[in-house]
Amino acid sequence: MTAVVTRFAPSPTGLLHIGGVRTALFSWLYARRMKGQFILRVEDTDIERSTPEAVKVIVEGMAWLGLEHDQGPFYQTQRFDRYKEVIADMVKAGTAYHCYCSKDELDAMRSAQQLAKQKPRYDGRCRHGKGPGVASGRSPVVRFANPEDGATVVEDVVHGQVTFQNKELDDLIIARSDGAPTYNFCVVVDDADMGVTHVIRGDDHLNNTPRQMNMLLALGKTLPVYAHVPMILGPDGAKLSKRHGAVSVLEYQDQGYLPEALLNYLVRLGWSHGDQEYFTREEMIAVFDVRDINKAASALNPEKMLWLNQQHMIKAQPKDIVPHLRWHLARLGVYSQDDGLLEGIVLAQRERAKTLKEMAENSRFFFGEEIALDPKAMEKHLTAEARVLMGELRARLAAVEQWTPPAIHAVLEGLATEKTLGLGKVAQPLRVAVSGGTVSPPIDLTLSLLGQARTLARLDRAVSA
RNA sequence: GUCCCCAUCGUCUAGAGGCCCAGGACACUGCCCUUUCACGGCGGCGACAGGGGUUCGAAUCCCCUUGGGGACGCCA
Repeated sequence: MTAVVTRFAPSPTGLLHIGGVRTALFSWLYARRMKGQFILRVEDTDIERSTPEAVKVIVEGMAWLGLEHDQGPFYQTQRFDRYKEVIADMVKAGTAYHCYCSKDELDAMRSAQQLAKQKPRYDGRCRHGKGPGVASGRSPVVRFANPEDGATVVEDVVHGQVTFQNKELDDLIIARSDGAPTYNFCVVVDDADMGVTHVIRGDDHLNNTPRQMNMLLALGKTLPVYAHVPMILGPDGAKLSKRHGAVSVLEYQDQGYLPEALLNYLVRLGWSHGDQEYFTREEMIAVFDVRDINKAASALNPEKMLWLNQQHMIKAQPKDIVPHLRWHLARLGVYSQDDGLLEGIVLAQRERAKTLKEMAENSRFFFGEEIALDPKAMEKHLTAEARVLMGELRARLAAVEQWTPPAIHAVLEGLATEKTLGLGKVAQPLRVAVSGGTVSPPIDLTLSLLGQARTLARLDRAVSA
């Protein structure tokens, strides 16, 4: 029983988005579940379109999500010597050959085939000595000599057996005329060299698989297990685009998502475990299996993602949320080293915020001296009458010795009872006075977190405003 | 066009022939809880794409249709 080795092999030609992350997650989960190895490999053979920015998002995004790799990151551009070596061997062995056809010839061939309602494919003329040959003076590309007869059957864990007729598969280019190797070939060499046992990738690669298998066979390598996972669609059911999910993963950090929540949301797209919706990282690892992956594509549901994010904020240990809250507060220019206070805020705010960003925004009033008082809230709740009441309340709160929620609550209730008012008549003006608005955690909790001095100062300001 | 894949509530899904006149979750919605906003609790709305088979019995198996998606590049 060989150890499981999976890999995530993104190409840095666009920013890593949620679709890529889900594929990475499945590979990572399976490796962890099987106590195997997870490799990160950057497929940057397209030098034209690869960007350092995209590489950065891959590395930082994976780190933020905690999808740590055991090997790599490997970069294909650093393995060109290896690829060239294999290509030379294949040409020598006759499993690959030089092709001198020009771009124009290829284009003409394709349009003719299209016209004849056929699948555009290379007809193998150079393979059979019917091509332009060396005499053309052009520098040749190298093509893989794919089997011309029979069929290739992909044994896919999620799709079952998928059969392709070899005559449908043409001789793909494995090295460009400048000698640079191409994607399908690099994948094959890398997966073999790196001992990848399970190839888990998007099902847009299902069509590439038979060719890759044939190359692997030609190289005398063993085939990995394939698992082609369905694609992720935008909320509108259309292909993921910049408009919705196709933004950098790091965007989700900015928006206030917990890495665990994002992972939990993504794992439930195309995979399930009975009716369970909430999974911690450990729970996912414990029960994930590639064999339970669905075949159909799934659309993103932003509301559910928000709901799950809140569930994670609620169910996590408050101390584990503190660093995230601190990060978001810092983005708002609020800096606090008071872990106790931050933990209290998490506890007080988590039921009323869907994201960390929202939590931070709603918690600004706990910090600083000056707060913005919402004019509408003032007008409604801090009436002349209410101000008098607040003055009375201020005096009583000033006398509280143990500044705790129960003690504060007792004062509020006492005042309300005495004046034969509902608690709301006391709490609401007070809430506006100390928080600036009409929404906050329970008022006694809010005051206790705010502290006595700050509470009194805010009351003074509000009453005289 | 050719090849390949897919098809249960609006969305994510449970369902591996009888347990299903289809269960859960998000969203929407009614009530309850409540000092605000929420969280939460209890209900409601809402789907097996269509047609043929196979079977005593089909959401589940087979075929066709329709509808989506993907691939077809000296991109990955």
